[in-house]
Amino acid sequence: MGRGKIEIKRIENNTNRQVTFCKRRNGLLKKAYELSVLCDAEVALVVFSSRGRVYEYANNNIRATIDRYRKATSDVPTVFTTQEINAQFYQQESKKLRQQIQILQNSNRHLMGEGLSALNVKELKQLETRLERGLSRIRSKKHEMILAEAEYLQKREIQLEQENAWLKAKISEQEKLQHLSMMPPGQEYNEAMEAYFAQNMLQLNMMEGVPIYSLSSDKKSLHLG
Amino acid sequence: MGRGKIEIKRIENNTNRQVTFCKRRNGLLKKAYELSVLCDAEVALVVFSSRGRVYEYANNNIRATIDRYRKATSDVPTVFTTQEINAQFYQQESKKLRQQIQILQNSNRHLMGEGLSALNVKELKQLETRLERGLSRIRSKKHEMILAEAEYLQKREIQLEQENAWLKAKISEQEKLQHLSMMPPGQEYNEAMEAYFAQNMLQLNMMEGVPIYSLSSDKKSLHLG
DNA sequence: TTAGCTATTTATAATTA
DNA sequence: TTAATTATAAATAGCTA
Repeated sequence: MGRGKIEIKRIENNTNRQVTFCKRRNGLLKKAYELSVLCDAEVALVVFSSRGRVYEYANNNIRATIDRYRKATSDVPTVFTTQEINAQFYQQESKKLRQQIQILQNSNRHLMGEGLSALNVKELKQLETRLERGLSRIRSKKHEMILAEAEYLQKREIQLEQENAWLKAKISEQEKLQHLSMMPPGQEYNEAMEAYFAQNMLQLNMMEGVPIYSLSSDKKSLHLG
Repeated sequence: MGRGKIEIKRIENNTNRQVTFCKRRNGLLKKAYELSVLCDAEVALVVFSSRGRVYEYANNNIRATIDRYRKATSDVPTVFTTQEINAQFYQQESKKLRQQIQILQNSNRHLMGEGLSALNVKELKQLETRLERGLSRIRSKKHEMILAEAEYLQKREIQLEQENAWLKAKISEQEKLQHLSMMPPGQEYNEAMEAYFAQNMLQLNMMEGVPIYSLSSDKKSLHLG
């Protein structure tokens, strides 16, 4: 399976051997994994490269599998210790959990519209209905949140406007007082106001998905994406 | 690599799993062999079938390879027994797996439009997009399957009509022959035909989701749910 | 190097006998 | 059943960047 056919014998070119090792090692690990999942088999695989690096795959604990292999291939009948029973218990637990994960992952993939080949028309319809229901729930929730945000902003606006009015009143009062005593400080007031507005606009633009127009007049006019 | 694509998940059909195990096990052993020869690697492979049968491959002595593996990977001096290590491993594994299940369940619930309170508007939007994409994939798949079914039914209809015509011709021919020799057997023919049609309608009504009208004239006129 | 990219070969899923 | 036979998917050998 490649551009050309090769004989199964040691690849003499060093680089080539290295590259092929890497590719085929990955292929082998993948196939070991697939076998274990598809056929519910217990697999342990150990590979030493010619330079002595270790690579391994095991769907369960590799030592446990090796142990099982030892027992299976020795003709001495097995006596179980407490620890062994313990280990077996957790091993079974892990197995069950892994199966559950498989199921969940599948379900997830189906909900994302992947891996649908195994489903028939009826199942696809059920899936569709479920997704539609989910989608509508998500949309309601989103709208609800946006509305809540908008409501909050409305209140905040009113509050700020009032505060503003109050501050303006206070300042003009102060100005009056200052007019009576010294030079008018109007210039500074204007600069401060401009800086304040600039900052405000920046914050509003950063708000994700909330239209910044028409909040004050009518909630119903909001476009809720 | 086969007539169809398969998902990597436990094959539920028992026979199928058995057959696939046999094929893939051989494939895996072959690939292990090829890797060891081509790349001068030391390989040990142990496979337990779900029924507990052992299969193994090693280019060298498998126990020697396992021993080498033990030495290469044991940074912990062996204070613990293998079983203890196993128990510990699986305990940890269980914990991790349970966490993963939590995550998957969450994701699933979100996709079903449940447990959304923890999400913000942005996350809800992402979720919405994902669901929309999934939904459209599911719908295409469904439509594709329904179209295939319809196409099949069209062909089948034509085939049956032809068969029908042929049978009618044959029968009328027989009738002619019988007219010449004895009593006309028309009554029996009608009864047989009626029984046949009744059975056919039953089968058609049992077909889920496939409209049984307008198949012969124009595929595009189908209502695809 | 090392990581992609195809033209092929190989593996195998579905099907048939 | 199980063993062959395809049609198709997957792996990968030799390239290329």
